[in-house]
Amino acid sequence: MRMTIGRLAEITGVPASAIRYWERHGLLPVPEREGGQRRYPPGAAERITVLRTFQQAGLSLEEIRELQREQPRRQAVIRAKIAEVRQRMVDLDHAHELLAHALVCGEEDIVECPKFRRQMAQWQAPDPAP
Amino acid sequence: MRMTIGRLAEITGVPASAIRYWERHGLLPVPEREGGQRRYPPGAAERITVLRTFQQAGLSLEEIRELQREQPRRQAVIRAKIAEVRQRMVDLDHAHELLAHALVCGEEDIVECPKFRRQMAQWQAPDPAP
DNA sequence: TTCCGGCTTGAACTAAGGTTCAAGTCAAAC
DNA sequence: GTTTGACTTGAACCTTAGTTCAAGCCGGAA
Repeated sequence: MRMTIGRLAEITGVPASAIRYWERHGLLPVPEREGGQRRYPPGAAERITVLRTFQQAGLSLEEIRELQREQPRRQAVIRAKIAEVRQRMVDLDHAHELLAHALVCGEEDIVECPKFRRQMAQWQAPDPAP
Repeated sequence: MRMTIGRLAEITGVPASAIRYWERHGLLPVPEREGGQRRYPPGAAERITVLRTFQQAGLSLEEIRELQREQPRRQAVIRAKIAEVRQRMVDLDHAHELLAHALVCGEEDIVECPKFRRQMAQWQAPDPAP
């Protein structure tokens, strides 16, 4: 069941070169060897998939490495990451709204569209007076 | 009302060096000059803020430049971007769920947590049989 | 007139996240 | 016993998105 890096790359879709890179940079445990070659236990693929999920969400490798810290410090790191992820969701939502309008907007230059500008102004002002 | 690059940088929060970079790379129109110096019209700040919003949503400068294309081609580009943004939202949501669980998970190594693995498996399988 | 702050340029540098390459090892097949 | 295919390494290279730097120009104040 223990697989080579090539097989692992194949089933995860992450290139072998990237897997070695992640290992060198402390994101993956150093695997056992057979005749000099890396051999991965079952479950290695899932680990890689989890890392990739975090990465696709915009976390840097450094941030992902921080998530694998010792318990006490970890809580704080995770809480901070959750806040960042929420902010990214807001950013994405804004971009989505702009794009959705751009699709139906007749303006020659979409960035000049007055609706865009009003929207941006609203987002800029966090609390619109109580 | 026409402002210098320094003032523009100040009010948008985007460094002057980045504004010049964006201009060189075709994301911003070349502004007029006064005594060799760039002078920006009112509205330049909003344009920059729109670009930054797209960038914060994870669009590359190249992708943002594509959005400023001529009308016919633009529709297709925008539709593709919307699809990408939606996918990024899904990715973010996954990461958010993982992080939320990580906060309460007792596992020494969060990536080894069985709940994580079940979750990943579910996301991997798009349609869970009809 | 000289000095200063803010601007100008091109070129070099940085950082992240890899990829590519050359040269070599290993095991299994032929 | 040699060839093949997949692996190994370190080093060099790549892209994106800028930043930093040196050298110089310009307009206004002292």
